Amino acid sequence: MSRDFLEDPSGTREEILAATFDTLMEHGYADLTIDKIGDEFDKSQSLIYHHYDGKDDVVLETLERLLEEHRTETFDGDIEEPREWLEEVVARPLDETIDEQKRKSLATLFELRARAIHDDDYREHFTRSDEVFEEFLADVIEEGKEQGVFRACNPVGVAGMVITVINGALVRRSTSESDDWIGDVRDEVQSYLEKCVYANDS
Amino acid sequence: MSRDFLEDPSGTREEILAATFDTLMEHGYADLTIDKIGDEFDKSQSLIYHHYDGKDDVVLETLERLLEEHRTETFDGDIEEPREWLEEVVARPLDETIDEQKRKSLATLFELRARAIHDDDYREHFTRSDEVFEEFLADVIEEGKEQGVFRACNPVGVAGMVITVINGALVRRSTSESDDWIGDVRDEVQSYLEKCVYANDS
DNA sequence: GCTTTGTGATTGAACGTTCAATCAACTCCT
DNA sequence: AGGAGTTGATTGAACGTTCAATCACAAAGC
Repeated sequence: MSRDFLEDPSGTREEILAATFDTLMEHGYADLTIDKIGDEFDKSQSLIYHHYDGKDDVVLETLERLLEEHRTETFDGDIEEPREWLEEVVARPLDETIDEQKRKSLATLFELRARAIHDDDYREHFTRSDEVFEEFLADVIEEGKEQGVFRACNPVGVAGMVITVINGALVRRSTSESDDWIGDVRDEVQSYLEKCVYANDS
Repeated sequence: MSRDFLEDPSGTREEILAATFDTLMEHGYADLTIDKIGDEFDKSQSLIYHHYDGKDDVVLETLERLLEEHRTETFDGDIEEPREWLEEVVARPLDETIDEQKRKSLATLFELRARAIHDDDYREHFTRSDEVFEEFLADVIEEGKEQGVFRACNPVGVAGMVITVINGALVRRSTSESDDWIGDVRDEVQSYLEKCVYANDS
């Protein structure tokens, strides 16, 4: 029940997951091997098979734990200020000053997402992951409407739009050299929110 | 110089590229092997090494040709009706009735994009690919402003926003089971365009 | 308290397979 | 005759996975 099992793994099973994510960040899924995972933690590589079914089982389990952790961290408790909360959720993936470690881990998540195209287990995970995110986002927007800080809008639509923009930004940040576009897009998202979501438009 | 070298490859080199893309659509990059490419066209697998340097050389060359073809097809000639053109560009990735073949090929493109995280050659390609797209998009928006059909806005920002949304939609469509969100997001994009880009708001 | 039995964690070596890449030989065209 | 295109076989390395064998330790029996 540690707060961040990747940085402070407790027990062998969590050590394996942490080593897996580290290896993933460094080498990517295409070059992920059991040997490399084994190198990343201080026990034998073959021990992995004692605790998990195999390579994809380990990766999937890592994703599952990450989702669970993310869920409890950012979706915890009631949202009192919907507008500020939404503002922050959108700002994070569009922040140029994000630290390298966080940037890499987001890229890794996106890379694993590509697996969902041909692997049903991954597809199922990310389908659920999006649903969890979208539902919570829609709830926050609903709350904002009730508070009167958001105008009449389709909460599910706005939630979907926000997720889509975040996903798109993550893709480009992870796979493109340039960062020039980020500021402009952030402004544009701001315009969208002000004109289509927030109540008091200027 | 065929119009669509994937559907009608001329010569062995193009046959290899077409077979490569077919194999990618069927098996994905992670399970792409020279043998499988060889199975997909009617000559020997080892012939690939005669024409190309290796696996990634073939894939990169395929991407390059695809980009070139896409560029000449959709960015050809002047745009007379910027609004209709933009409308269509945005609608395509958000169209549920798209045929399976096209859907798969977009997913494949996105999957290859994930390679850009850890492979500089892919990264360079997609950086350029985005730039090409963004520049042309910005030009169209500039043209719309001059024609008076678009309002005062930042062309580069709008272009970036549109690309971001398209990328995000592609990601989710390729890696999620559900399609429910598409309609809602399409409406939301429409709202954005009407309130932030098109001149005559209702 | 001491021995026996049992259990889960851990290891290093090994197996079988897959893969990218090479190579010598053959064909066809000119 | 000679070069470009093509082939099937082959090689060596890498990989996922299995397995027999230890090790630490706790519970059970006496």
